[in-house]
Amino acid sequence: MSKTETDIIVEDKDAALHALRHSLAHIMAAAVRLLRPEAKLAFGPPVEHGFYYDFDFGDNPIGEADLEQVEQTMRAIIKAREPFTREEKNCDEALRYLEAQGEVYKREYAQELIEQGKAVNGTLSFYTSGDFTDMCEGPHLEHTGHVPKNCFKLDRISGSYWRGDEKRPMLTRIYGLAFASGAELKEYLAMRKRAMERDHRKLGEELDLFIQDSEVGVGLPLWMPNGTVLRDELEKWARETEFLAGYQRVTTPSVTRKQLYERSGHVPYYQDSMYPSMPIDEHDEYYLRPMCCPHHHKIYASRLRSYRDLPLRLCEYGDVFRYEKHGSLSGLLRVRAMCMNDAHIYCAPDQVESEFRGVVAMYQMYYGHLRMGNFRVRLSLHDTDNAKFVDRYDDWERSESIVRGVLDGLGIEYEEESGEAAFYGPKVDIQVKNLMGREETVSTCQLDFMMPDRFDLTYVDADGERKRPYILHRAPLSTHERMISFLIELYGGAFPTWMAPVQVRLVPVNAAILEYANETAAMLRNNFFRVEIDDSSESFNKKIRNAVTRKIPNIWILGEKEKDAAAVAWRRYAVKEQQSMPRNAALALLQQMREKRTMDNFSDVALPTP
RNA sequence: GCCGGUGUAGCUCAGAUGGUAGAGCAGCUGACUUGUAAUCAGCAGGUCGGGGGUUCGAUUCCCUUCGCCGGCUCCA
Repeated sequence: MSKTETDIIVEDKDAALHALRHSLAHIMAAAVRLLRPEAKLAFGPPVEHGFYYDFDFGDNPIGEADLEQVEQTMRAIIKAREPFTREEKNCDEALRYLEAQGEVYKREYAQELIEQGKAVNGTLSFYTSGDFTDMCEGPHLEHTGHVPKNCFKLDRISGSYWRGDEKRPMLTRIYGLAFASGAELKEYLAMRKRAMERDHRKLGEELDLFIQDSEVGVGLPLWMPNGTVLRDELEKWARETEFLAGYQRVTTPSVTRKQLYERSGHVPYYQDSMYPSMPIDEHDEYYLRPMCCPHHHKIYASRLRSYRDLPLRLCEYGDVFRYEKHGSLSGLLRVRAMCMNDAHIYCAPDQVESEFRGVVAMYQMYYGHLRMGNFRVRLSLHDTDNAKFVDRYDDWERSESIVRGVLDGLGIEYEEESGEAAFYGPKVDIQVKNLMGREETVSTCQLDFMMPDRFDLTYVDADGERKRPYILHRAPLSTHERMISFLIELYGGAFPTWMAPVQVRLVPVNAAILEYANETAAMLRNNFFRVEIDDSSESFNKKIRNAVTRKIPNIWILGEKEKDAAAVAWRRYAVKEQQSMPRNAALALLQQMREKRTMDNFSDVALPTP
C-alpha cells in the first residue's frame, strides 16, 4: 500500500512528538543532575503520554516534594535555548568515557549494544546540551528552546528495577507528561480527571457493588447484593451460551491435595502464584486451587472415553485463589480470590481447529454484545530461556503453530509475544486497557499439550487404539472480578436493564398514588424484575435525582394521569426523552429487553419492538 | 515483595508553629405532599489507621506496623 500524504504528515507529527518527549527526558535528566550531581543514569525513553527517566540516587533519594524544583530547573534549561549536539564515539572511547563518569548502568548497556553488534559503524552516539551529556540514540530537538510553553508536567515518582529484573537494583523513575502543546496537556489532564470518575473502585463503593476489608484480607473482595446481581446475570448468560454450545457444567472443590498439583505441574511451575500449602491431619498437605483444570481432568479421566465422547466440554464458574504480590493488587482488577468463567475442551487432534474457532466465535459474540471494542489480541508464546515453561520444545513449536494457524485462518489480527504463555501451553489473550491505561488480560484461550500426558488422559479411537486428546482451556468472560471491573468503567456504572441491580425505580408523584405504585411493583416483582418504590418524603425532583445518581436504568413515574390510564411515564437513564405507555406494554417491553439482553445503557441502541 | 506517595465522621474534604477537631452529602427524627437532577429544621455520628517513643500534654514531632493510591515485577 502506498503512503498517502496524510500518513506522512501523521508520521512526521508522531516523530516530532517522539523527539519532543525524548528531549524532555534528557532535559529532566540534566535538571536532576544539577540538583543531584551524584545521580546515575539508566534509561529515559519517551512513552505513551510523555516520558520517564530512571535514576539511581544512592543514599540520597528524591521525593515528590523535589519535583517542583526539578521542573523549575527544566524551565530554566528550556529558556536558555541550549542546542543538542550529537557526537559519535567509537566503542572503546564510549566505554572508557562512561566508565570515567561512573555511569555503571549506561556502561552495561553500551557493552551489551556492542556485543550485540548494534553499535552503528562501530560507534555509539552521545547527545550534549549545556553541560549535560548522555549516551542516547536520539533524535532530539534542535535546541531546548523548541519545547512548547507549558507542554509538560512532572507527574509522579515510582520505583523500577534495573532492566525490569527484580533481582537487580531498584531505581527511581520520574514520570513526566508531555504533549505537542500546552492545550493538549491540559486536555489530557482533564480527560484523566474525568476518567477517575468512572474508576470501578469509586463506583463500586458509590453503587454498593463490593467492598474490601482488611480484616478479611487484602485482595479478597466481598460482593454486596448489588454486585452479586451483576455476577449472577453474567453467569446466567454464560450458562445459556455454554449450554447452546454443547458444554456440560461440573462443580468441583476449591481445596485439593498437594499430590494433584504435583502431577499437574502447578507445584514446580506455578507455586509462586499459589497460597502456601495447608498441613492437614498427619502427613497431608492441601492447597487452595489456583486453577480448575486438574479437577476437570480428573472428571475426564474418571472413565474410559471414546472418540464418540469428543469433544467433551466441561465448564464451571469456579472459585480460584492466587497469591498475587501485595503491591500488584488493585480493586477488582487484580485480586487473590476470583471466580472464573472456566472450561476445558477435550478433543481429538483433528477437532482442535474447529473447537478453537468455536471459542473465538464465543469471544466475538460476548465482546460485540457488551460493546467492548477496545482490545488487542495477543498470541502468548513460550520463551526458551525461561524456566517457568515445560521444556518440551518440539511440543511448544507444534502447538504454537496450530494456534497461529487458527488465528491466521480466521483473519484475526494479533501480536506475538514470547514469554507470556501458560506453563503448559500457548495462549491467545484478549488484552484490554482500563481507564488508567493499565492493560490486563481479560479473556484467554489456551492450547494444552502437557496435561493429557501428566494425567494420562486417553480416548479410544475408531481404530481401537488409545490416543491422547488435546485440551483447550478457555475463559471468555474472564473472572467475575476482572470482567466486572472493566464493565463498570466502560459503562460508567450505568448498566443495561438486564444486568442492573435495580432495574426499575417507581416514583409516585404523591402519596395518593402509592397504592397504584405498590400494585405496579408487585406486577414487576412477580415477573422477576428487580424493582424499588421511592416512597420517601423527599421532593419529586430529589427523587428523580436520587434515581439518576444511582444510575438506575429505568424510572417509571406514576401520577394521577398514569393511574387513571393504567400507564407509566418511562424515563430512561440513557436518553433524555420520556415516554408514556400502557403499563402492560411497558412490562412486555421490559421482558423483551431482558430476554434479548438489550444494551439500553447506550443511547444509540434501539429498544426491541414487540 | 520492591520504590514513591497517602491515611481526619459511612462518603467528599477543612483544620491547628504540639493544648484531645469542623463542613457538605449520606443516616435518624419531625414538618412539608411535591410532575422530571438537591424542601426546611433538629439530632446523632470521630480514642484524627494501629502500636510504641519524646513531652506536663500528641491527631500534629520521631520510630514501627497495617491499609489505600501510583509504578516495577507478576498475572484472569
